[in-house]
This record gives sequence, structure tokens and C-alpha cells, in this order.
Amino acid sequence: MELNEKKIHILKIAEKLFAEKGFDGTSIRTIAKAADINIAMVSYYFGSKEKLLEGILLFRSTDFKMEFENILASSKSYFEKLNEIVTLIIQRIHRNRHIYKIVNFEYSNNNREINFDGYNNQKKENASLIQNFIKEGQDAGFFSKNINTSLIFATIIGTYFHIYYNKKYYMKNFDLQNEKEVDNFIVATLIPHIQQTIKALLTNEN
Amino acid sequence: MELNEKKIHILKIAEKLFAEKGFDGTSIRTIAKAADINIAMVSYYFGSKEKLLEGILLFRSTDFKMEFENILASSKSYFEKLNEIVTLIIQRIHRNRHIYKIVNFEYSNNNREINFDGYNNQKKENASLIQNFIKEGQDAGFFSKNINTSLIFATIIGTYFHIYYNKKYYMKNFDLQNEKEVDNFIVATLIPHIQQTIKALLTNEN
DNA sequence: GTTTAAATCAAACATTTGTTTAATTTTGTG
DNA sequence: CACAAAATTAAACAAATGTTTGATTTAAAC
Repeated sequence: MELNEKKIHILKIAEKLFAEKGFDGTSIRTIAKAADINIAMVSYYFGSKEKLLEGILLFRSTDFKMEFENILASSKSYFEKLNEIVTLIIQRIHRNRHIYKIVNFEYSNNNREINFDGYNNQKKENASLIQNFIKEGQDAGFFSKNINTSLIFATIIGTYFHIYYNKKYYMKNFDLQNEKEVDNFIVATLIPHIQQTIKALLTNEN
Repeated sequence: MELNEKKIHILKIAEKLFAEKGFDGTSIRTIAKAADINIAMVSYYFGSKEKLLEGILLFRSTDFKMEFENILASSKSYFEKLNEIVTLIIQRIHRNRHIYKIVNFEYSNNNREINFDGYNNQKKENASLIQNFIKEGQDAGFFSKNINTSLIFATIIGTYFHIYYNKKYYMKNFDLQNEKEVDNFIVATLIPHIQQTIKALLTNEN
């Protein structure tokens, strides 16, 4: 499916609405009104509402691997690399938080038949990239052993999403007034906390 | 609102369906069929579909505080207590994962006007219980300082939910065949991982 | 047994849903 | 301009939605 400007416009509007109101909570008429198009255009361009969602998935499935390998290729220490990896993961997820929320919800949903193979494969690949990096760090003597490396990813991403899903609560709690301050909180507070947590886990003797 | 047996039956069925298919993805007719009642009974008992959801929230808002204080009152070490607290949190969340998923989603949803004050207050209380415990441990010299204690809760819960939301992926990944094996995985693998992570964070020098 | 309130039911209600149709307009090409 | 393909539109479609109605059944109290 080739994407012209109008299709991308629809995809972005729909992505935001799906994340805000849920897939079932968002009607094609709502999308059409927000995107300022005729309601028939969604079917015309994408075929159906479900295909529209799959279109968003495809549109957002970018290449994490390359950015990751750029970090690995540098001449920095294992701990510096580790920090950069955490930053990369969180910033990517934060940037694409909308589609991730949709996926999180629809993937654990028994209602629909949506093809998540791409999501699964990407997840598996990213997990193995991180596990290999940690393994190398262990062999080099920098990271402790006896760590369930396949759960580290869950801790990193999970911490972020708990904040995101309870954004209203944490905005009050940390006195964040607007989205910009939330972004700043993520860079200045959340990312360092996760870096500190993962580093502690990887260096702790047990 | 007093709860007779039939009301509770409806609440439980609706809770499961909302968690599986989402609030918008679950129709009253679906609930009625699953609960083997007439569709008018939902309005008759609860007033509306949204009130039904609030009924579930109320029904599940149990007293975490008491169990928590039981742990604190024991004569065990700070580290043993810490492990027990993590276990308590995860097992409670796992037991009530359905309602938590609903809340996670609807709370970050801009579509509806549902009263989350109870949820907010409970969350705030639980967070402060944990923060006080950690602060005591720091003052007693067992836990390191320079830790963002308000984010520890996010790490604990977030790790669990990332697994839950990606259950299909992790069941494949960890070769779990059924729900019983998932439960076992949580006790035998996930809880120790989180305990290890939090302990590392709280003892790490930086 | 009679009375009264609660519970249950099938049916109907007005909206909203995703999708399709068929006509019209716009765009690009020769 | 003439033509063809693509884009856009309003209208219509059947199906599904949450809720209400009004009648009927059940249960409890006297």
C-alpha cells in the first residue's frame, strides 16, 4: 500500500483517537470529522476500520535495530552504552506511545483478528539485541550473572507505561502542568530512574 | 448499593468481559447472555452500563492497607519485609488484574466521565505506605539514599503489566501452555525478578 | 388466599455503528 | 479541449447499540 499525504494524515488522526478513546470507542465518523474528510474515504483508502488499524501498525513499524546497533558500535563503556540504550528505548516508546497503547490493548484483546506478526517479530528481535548486549557485558565481567535478562525489557517498558497509563495521577503527584512538563519529567526524572534501576540490577552481587 | 448474589454474579461476568474485550467492545447483550440474564436486568440493577462499571470498581476496592501493615508489624528484617511487600503487591494485582486493566485503560481514556476518586485515593495511600517504609529503611541505614521512591511502585506494577499485556508473546517465549503455568511463572520467575530488581536498586551505591 | 412489591421478560425505542452505492467533482494525460 | 482515472460526496443500508416500556411471573408478608 503506497501512502500519499492524505492517507498519512488520516493514519495520524486515527492513531491519536484510537489511543485516546480506544479502537471500539472511536467511530469512523469521529475520525472523518477530525481529519476533515468524508466518512467513505476510510473504506475507500483502507478497506475497513480494522485495515486502517493495521495500516497504522505498518506505518509505525520503524527500524529500531539500526539505532540500537549505532550505540553498540561506539567506543563507550558498557555502562555508558547501557544508559544510552535505556534512553533510546524510552524515547522511542514515548514518541510512539499512541500506537503502543493501542497495541497493548488490542493485543491482549480477544475481540478481533488483527495481524500482530510484525509486532511479535520486532519485539523478539529487540529483546534478543538487548540480551546479547547484556551477555557480552557479563562475559566481559562488567555485569553480574544470575539475572533474568528476558525480563529486563519488561521492567524498562513497563515502568514507562505505568506512568503513561496513570498520567493524570502522576501529573498531580509531580505537579506537572502540561504536556511539555511531562516530556521534561520523562527526560529529567523517569529515564534516570530506569537507568539507575537497571544498572543496579546488573551490578548487584547476590 | 447493597449487593445480592445475582448482582455480584453480573459484576464478575462483566468484569471479565470488560477486561477481555474492553468496555466499548462489550455490549450489554453480551454480558446478559454470558451471565444468563435478561438484558433489562443491567439497567434495572445498576441504572446504566457506566454505572455497572463503577459498581465493579467499588466492588473491587478492597483494603490493601491492612495486609500491608501486617507485614510491617512483623519482626523480620527490612529485606525480608521488602520481598514480602513485592509479593503482596504482585499477587494482589494478579488476582485483580481484570479490574486493573479496565482502570488502566479507561483512566487514560478521554471518552467517559467515570468517577476515579476512589482509585486515586487508594493509589496515593498505597504509594505513601511504601515510601514511608523505604524512608525508615534508609534512616536505619539498610537502604541507599538518592532514590526516587515514588517511582518504585511504577517499576513493580509496570513490570507485571507489561507481561500481562503481552501475555501471548511471553507465553510463547517462556513456553507456558496454560493459565496455571502462567500463574506459576509469576510466582517462580516474575516475583523473584522484581524482588531482585528492587533490592538491587535499594542497596546499590551511586 | 390475598395483596404488594420485587424480579423477570419480550418487545420496542431511537441512535449509532461500519460499509456500500451511485452520482458528481477533481485531477492528470494525450 | 477531451477523455479516463481517481477522488470526493451525500445518501442509504442493515446491523448493533444502550435504554425503556408495559406486561407477566415470582416471592414475601399478612
